[in-house]
Amino acid sequence: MAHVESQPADATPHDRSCLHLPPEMGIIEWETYGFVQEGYSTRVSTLNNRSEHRLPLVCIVGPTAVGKSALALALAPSLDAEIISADSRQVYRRLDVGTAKPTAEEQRAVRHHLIDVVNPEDDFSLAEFQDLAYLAIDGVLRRGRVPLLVGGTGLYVRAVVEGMQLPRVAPDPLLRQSLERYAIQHGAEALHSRLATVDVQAANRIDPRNLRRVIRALEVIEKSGQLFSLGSVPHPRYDVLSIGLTTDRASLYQQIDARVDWQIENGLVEETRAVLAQGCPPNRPALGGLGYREIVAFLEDRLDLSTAIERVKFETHRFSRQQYNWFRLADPGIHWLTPGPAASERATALIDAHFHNSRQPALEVTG
RNA sequence: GGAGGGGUGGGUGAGUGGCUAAUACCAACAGACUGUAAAUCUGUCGCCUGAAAGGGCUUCGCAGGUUCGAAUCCUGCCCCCUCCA
Repeated sequence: MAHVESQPADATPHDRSCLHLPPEMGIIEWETYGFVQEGYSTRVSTLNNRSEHRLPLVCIVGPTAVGKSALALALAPSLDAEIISADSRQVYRRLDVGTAKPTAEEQRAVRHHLIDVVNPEDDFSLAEFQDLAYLAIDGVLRRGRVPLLVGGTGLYVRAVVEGMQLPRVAPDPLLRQSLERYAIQHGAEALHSRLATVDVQAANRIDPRNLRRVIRALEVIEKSGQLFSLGSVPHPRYDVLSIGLTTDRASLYQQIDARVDWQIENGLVEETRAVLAQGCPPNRPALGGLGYREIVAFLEDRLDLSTAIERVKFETHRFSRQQYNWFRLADPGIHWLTPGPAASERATALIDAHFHNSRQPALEVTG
């Protein structure tokens, strides 16, 4: 319910009558909404690691199809920035239209990172993302330019922004299988109590029914000999300015629908077919993404095209809502803007204020 | 006109006399999240009240009836579907 209708820049608590005005651009002051909620305190400032001793990083977050990429693209030239994508789908090669990947021209105009880094049939992981993102960001800084982390994958953004300490334990398919078998035979609870005997803290944090996570915890412990619950202390590396992009739900849904229609008209079906033809099994994470999975169902004759399309839209609506679990309107660490021409001005102002007020201008920092 | 089937909470759909404010699934809402994250998982979900345990009220097409007790049985009515004329 904590949903913000698009608001004019100067909306104040006394001036809520302007809700119906055309989506004016401007900053949404989270304080005006007064919906900092119970239980929220632990997450406050999640995306705001201010420190003048850290390297600068500008971050643009928000739900799908709000216009993050457009804003980043608009901002990049004047900022002298390069874009680091924090998108769990755009990392896959050949998944272009379905992931709304920046076009070739756009990528030529502004340098992008973490796009097209693995094949669709390959595995990809959070840790891999973090490594590559650190590498990319540090490279950008070394070039004396501004890193712009842009994306809607909350966990990925958080891994970089917060500096999560990820256990360096690669997945072990065999171990996973055997643990899974154990769970099937003895129940998920049994596996969970097995975890409890080795790592109580981890067991307390993970729901017994969430098999996948119970298994990962056991895997980490088994392979590294260390507790899973260790390493939960973050090591932030950057001085982050977070900008969020949001609109009212109706507009967002409209934008999503328009994007899906565009994707269909521009070869989503063909793209999916091609990726399948090139040997990527349909059950790979890459093809399990929104859009692709429905089109796969269509290609396998389990769905007709129009219901497939409808479902993509619907599921994407839902997904966009879930993204607000990671990027909260009430998070004072995020400066929320509504998309539009004025947004990039606001963003520039915010960035200037944040970094140029600190002792070291962003551009002077070298890695 | 005749024969049969059916109307259940936002949707689909269980339930055939008390254990039922009503299984399950979906949607909705809220939330968790450290190597699949566009994943995985959780909570709430008639109304009022309570911090909670709980309490109160109104629900299973409509109106009556049987019964200590009815979504469940009986009667009438309304509506929907299938089949035969």
